[in-house]
Amino acid sequence: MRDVARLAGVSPGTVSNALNHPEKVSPATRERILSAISELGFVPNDAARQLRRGTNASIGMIVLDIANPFFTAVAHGVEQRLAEVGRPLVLANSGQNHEREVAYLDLFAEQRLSGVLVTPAGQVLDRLRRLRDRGTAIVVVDRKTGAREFSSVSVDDSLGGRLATQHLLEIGRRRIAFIGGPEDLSQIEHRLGAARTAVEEHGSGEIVHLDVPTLDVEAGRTGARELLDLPAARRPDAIFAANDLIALGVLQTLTLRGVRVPDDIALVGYDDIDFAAAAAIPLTSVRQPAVAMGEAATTRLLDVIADPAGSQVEHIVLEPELVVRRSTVA
Amino acid sequence: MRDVARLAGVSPGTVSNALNHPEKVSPATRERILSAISELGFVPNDAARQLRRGTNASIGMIVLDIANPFFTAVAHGVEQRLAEVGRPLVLANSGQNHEREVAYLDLFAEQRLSGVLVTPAGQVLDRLRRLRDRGTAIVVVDRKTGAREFSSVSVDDSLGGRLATQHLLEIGRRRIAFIGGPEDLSQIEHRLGAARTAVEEHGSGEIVHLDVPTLDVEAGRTGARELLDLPAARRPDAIFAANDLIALGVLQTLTLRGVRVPDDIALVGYDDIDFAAAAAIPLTSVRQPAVAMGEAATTRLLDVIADPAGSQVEHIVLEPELVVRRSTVA
DNA sequence: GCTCGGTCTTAAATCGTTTCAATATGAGCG
DNA sequence: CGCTCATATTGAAACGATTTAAGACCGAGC
Repeated sequence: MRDVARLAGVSPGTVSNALNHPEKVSPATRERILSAISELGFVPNDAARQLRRGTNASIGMIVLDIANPFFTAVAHGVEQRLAEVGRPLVLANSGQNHEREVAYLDLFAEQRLSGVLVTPAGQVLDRLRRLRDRGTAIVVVDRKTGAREFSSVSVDDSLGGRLATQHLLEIGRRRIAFIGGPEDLSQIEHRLGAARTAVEEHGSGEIVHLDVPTLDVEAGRTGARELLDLPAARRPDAIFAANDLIALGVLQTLTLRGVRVPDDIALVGYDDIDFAAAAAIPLTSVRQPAVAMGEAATTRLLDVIADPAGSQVEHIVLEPELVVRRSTVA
Repeated sequence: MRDVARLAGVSPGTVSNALNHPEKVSPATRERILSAISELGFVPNDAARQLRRGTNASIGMIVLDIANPFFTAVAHGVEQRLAEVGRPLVLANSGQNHEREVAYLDLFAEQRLSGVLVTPAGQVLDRLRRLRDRGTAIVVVDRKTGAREFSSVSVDDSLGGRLATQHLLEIGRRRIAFIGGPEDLSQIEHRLGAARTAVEEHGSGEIVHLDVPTLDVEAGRTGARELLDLPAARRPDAIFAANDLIALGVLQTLTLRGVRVPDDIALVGYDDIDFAAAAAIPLTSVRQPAVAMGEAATTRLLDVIADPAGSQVEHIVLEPELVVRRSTVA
């Protein structure tokens, strides 16, 4: 910057003003400075700026699994909203790994980010508190876990579970299998709980829970195999998968075994990722407004940043929506 | 840090040494300093450290489309390799948008990142040069576009195109349709070119190119519809899709129209994303070693960072591999 | 001709670390 | 006991921007 100042024949302070407070500098001087900058290829040093200003404009985001289209959709919403206000996004992937999550949170703390969006994988309340106490705004995404003290944005899992189940009952299915787990995951708990309630309210029908350890395609395959091996009388006529990855695995196994979807077994997924609509037999799915969730979380975060003291904790709950496709009605 | 020094009864310089050069500090002092740090909850300010050190340990990565599983797989490889050396990754998504790509490159320049991995979306050679001249290492991923002067890692598209085509010919198919575009994309050009060569070499058979503007699921749907509307005599008995997203769209349309895969039409995709193996009829696909590509690019980048002058430009070309599944052989 | 008010510009202090030359400490040795 | 040498610690100077109070300049008004 000193070089720029020298070339333009002004002091470093004026160069800074030209860049950050253009109204304080006469147009002629400003012009001279700008051309000196481009001539020298000067690029301001962000570290120095941050050090002096005391804040970092960037926003950090820690997602659970970057390979899951649901999370990339959320990230997309975040990115979009941030682009509007010109703040950069630093995206990090914890991969459900607590250690990596902690490492990233520590990194963000050192970087003095102005805000962090996080879907916690492990026990990180203390670290989040410390971050917050040091002036970083926090919003929890897609979780409400114990974090009553932080604003959050999530989707109503009970409603989602109910919508899917009522739909299956309405199209005449009575033996519903729910594939997903583990049950201590709040999402699973709520979706399955609401499904059970819906069956009870309906009066007829039954629901069985097929517990699987993970929420991926392979879990869907093994789950489906297990169901197909049941004696015909106990075989379900509908499957409610805890997410679309599982549903895709189920669909694959059913197809390979020659079971007709939806004729023999109807199938409902959850999330409505792009690949649900792209499946050979397009999946009926409970759509989570992922992009909207990212946007809402970002808006909330920006509010907290703007007024850390004034803004109080807020839990935004978005509504899912059932998207009916060929996997339940031909 | 001053507070920590005061509490531990030492000077700030010693606190810094305790953190960065532990061997220079006596164990007793170090112990005292560490406990002072945790008592005060001190977190070093990254901006100040960077300013003084003059470098930023972080690595930046700009991907073309974060919603495409292929790129998240590459990012995964990068992340994994970086975790080994303890460097953080800053992930950015250009979304094929030149302006956003430029904005991120400028941001990375201001941040003085030590290295950047980029899959260029637009014309950014000049900016990459400027970055490099300012001391940031650059490696181009999945492209070789005009960037002879930067190290790159890519996959042999000609080989991929040949493998897919030879396979289709070997299983007796003769009328092959290639769906993908635009042809001025080097990837498309090479895959299609090699497919044509393979057909020629084989002596019998023909290949037609169905140009589509994008490389997504919808392109596959419309492409397939177009082919199915052809008079029976001109209908292909095999489809080679430029990527798996297109192949999934094709598979969906074929399934809905009652065309049997592979009996009536065999289908080959490209990339071998996770969803290819997860399709109702598992897709035969040309596997791009995405994770390996991320790892190789990172290793190369770290080498350039370690020795910017000594290391010369290197173009690493990985080999794709044909993964045969049910969409071509029952 | 002098003062006043406003606009531009400058110089110096500052942000929180790291680094390095200089100093303090202490052990070992003749 | 004095000297040397190695080790541990200190203090001050950077790093490169932003900010703020002070100063320079200029035309206007009396």
